[in-house]
Amino acid sequence: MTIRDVAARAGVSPATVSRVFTQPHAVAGATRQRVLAAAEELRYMPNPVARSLARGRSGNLGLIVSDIASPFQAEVIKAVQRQARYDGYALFVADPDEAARDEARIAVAMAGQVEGLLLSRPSMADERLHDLATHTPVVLINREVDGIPAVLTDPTDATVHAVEHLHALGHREVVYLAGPAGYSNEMRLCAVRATCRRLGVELAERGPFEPTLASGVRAADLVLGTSATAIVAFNDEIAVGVLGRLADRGRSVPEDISLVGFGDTSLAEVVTPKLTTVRLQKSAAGIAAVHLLLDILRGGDPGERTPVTLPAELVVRASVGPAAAGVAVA
Amino acid sequence: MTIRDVAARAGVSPATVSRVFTQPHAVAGATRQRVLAAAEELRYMPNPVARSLARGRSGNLGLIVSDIASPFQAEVIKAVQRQARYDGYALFVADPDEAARDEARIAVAMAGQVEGLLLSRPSMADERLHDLATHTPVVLINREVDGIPAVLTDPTDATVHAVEHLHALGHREVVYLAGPAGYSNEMRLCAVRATCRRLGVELAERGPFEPTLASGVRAADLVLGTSATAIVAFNDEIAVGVLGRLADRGRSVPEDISLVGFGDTSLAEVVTPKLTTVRLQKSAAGIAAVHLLLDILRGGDPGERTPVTLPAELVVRASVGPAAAGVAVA
DNA sequence: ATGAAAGCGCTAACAC
DNA sequence: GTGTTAGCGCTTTCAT
Repeated sequence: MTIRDVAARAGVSPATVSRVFTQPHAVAGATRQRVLAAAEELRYMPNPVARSLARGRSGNLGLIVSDIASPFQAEVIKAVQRQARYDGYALFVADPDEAARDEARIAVAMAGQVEGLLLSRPSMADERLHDLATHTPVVLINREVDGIPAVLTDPTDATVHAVEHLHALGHREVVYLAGPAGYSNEMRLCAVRATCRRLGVELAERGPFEPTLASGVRAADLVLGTSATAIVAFNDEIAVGVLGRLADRGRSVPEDISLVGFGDTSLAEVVTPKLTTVRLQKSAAGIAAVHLLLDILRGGDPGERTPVTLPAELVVRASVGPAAAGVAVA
Repeated sequence: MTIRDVAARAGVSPATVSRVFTQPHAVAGATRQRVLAAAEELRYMPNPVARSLARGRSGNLGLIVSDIASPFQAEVIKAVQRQARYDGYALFVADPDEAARDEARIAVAMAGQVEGLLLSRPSMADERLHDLATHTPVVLINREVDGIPAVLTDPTDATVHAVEHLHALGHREVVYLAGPAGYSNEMRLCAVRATCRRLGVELAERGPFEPTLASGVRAADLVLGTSATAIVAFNDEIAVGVLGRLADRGRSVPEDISLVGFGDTSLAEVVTPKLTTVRLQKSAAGIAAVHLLLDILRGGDPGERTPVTLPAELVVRASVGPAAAGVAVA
């Protein structure tokens, strides 16, 4: 079922059929009707692969996420998908699900079939990223690499607020549960460190942990080996894992220990107690990333862009309370 | 950077370059080296779109999920992705994120760029599904439509066990929180109904609810308007939403009310109390679906297949307990 | 073992 | 407004 079949059936040339599907107004009403009728009868659909080859553009964007199962990434994906569709592009999503090496291979494979690539928190080496970016338009989400455009959900201010919040409630010993190395962990850790130092709060660090519920369970046991009265976890998933494990071990939050997460994903509001967390602008990041990519596809210069930075805010819920008396007094 | 550039650089014909990348052994060792060197220097990569057009096959599979943010779907996606990659295919994932109409449009768009389509719990009409299946190989996950191959995670036995479990613990009044219409809800509801009838348990039904945490919150309030001592929720997400809301309203699980979910997603084990739930074979379903699809791509007859059915099992955790005394005695 | 040539299905100048 | 003619970049007979 090709364009020629339809052309023959409608008694026109293939070019006319093509026009009907690409610039309908360039063709006379009557002819158009005839072509559409023929196409309908033959159940013809233009072959997108052939179209891509001829046009030199596919109308596809690609998104590679660190972990499709993460609620944070899920929100990014949804936003990207919506925005891409709005702008007339289809979106292909892939999840490397493994090591950084795989991620690079998938990115390259995908690059050939899409006009541009969005990489959310990629773990491949800077160098691979540069290789990729020279071959195909790339926008990074929550990763900073020289010369590659990026959108970042910057947790700094909100993180400072979180630590100040803990300090105001009497906490003097805090443990930070690190996530995988990268922009996100770096920013959170820096802000926590700086603020603890400024306020005279003692800081312990544990990890890095995989950003999963299961890691949180493990992390909780490490925390109980310290005398900290508050925990700042890399993300909501680790925090929720911690929460579950603390309950199992007979500690109550926030009476015995306070807990802060990052993300403000859907989890935060359904656990008991509800999680105090830093709200990151997941949807806005996805949307901004698509805008940035489309700008570049339209000829913008990818090298000359300063990263788009989206601020975060502290959402106070129930998982933080006054430090246990003994400690607060000390 | 095309195959001709490489051919020129290596002093061979384009056909030879093509062979080096498709059937390396059909080309002499020395020539092959020369071509590979040229390709390397020019940083040449075969254009997958052109290759797809010439070969008539793309090496891509497509997966459309009802909601990429659902932990159930996330596990299916991961399994499908892994299996597809193992079998030499790339996977494109899309999430319609909206109405059934959109889902069909996306499926059609995707169909043109992939060799086969996996649809996990699609919500489009049977008729649209048939249309799609006549144009492109399709395998359904958790949806039953005549003549289209499918893999189903069958909850029946485990659901019977769940209700028997509740009954044995003295529960005589149960409420079922329905999910969206479809195979999954149908099977769960039928099994619950039949077993309640057989055991003389009174059954109330509420819903349908969207299968999300937020719906669960709303559902909890409806449940508290009944005198039920146990809840069977359409899935873990609704169940966890219910759990959170019950805690807010001062009810404790399982002392005041028992709760069963479906899925055994990662959520189930981190909430407090841990959720008793029906474990569905998410990964196995994804793998089986890919196998089925590849069979069909290799010439198998899609019409003549009986659905692959994967049994479920009840996972007893802490969210179910004896019915509150007053009721148990009644 | 290698090259020449004919497409894959569509689009885009360019004529008419 | 419509048809003719070249490709898009690659694969694949068919010769040699």
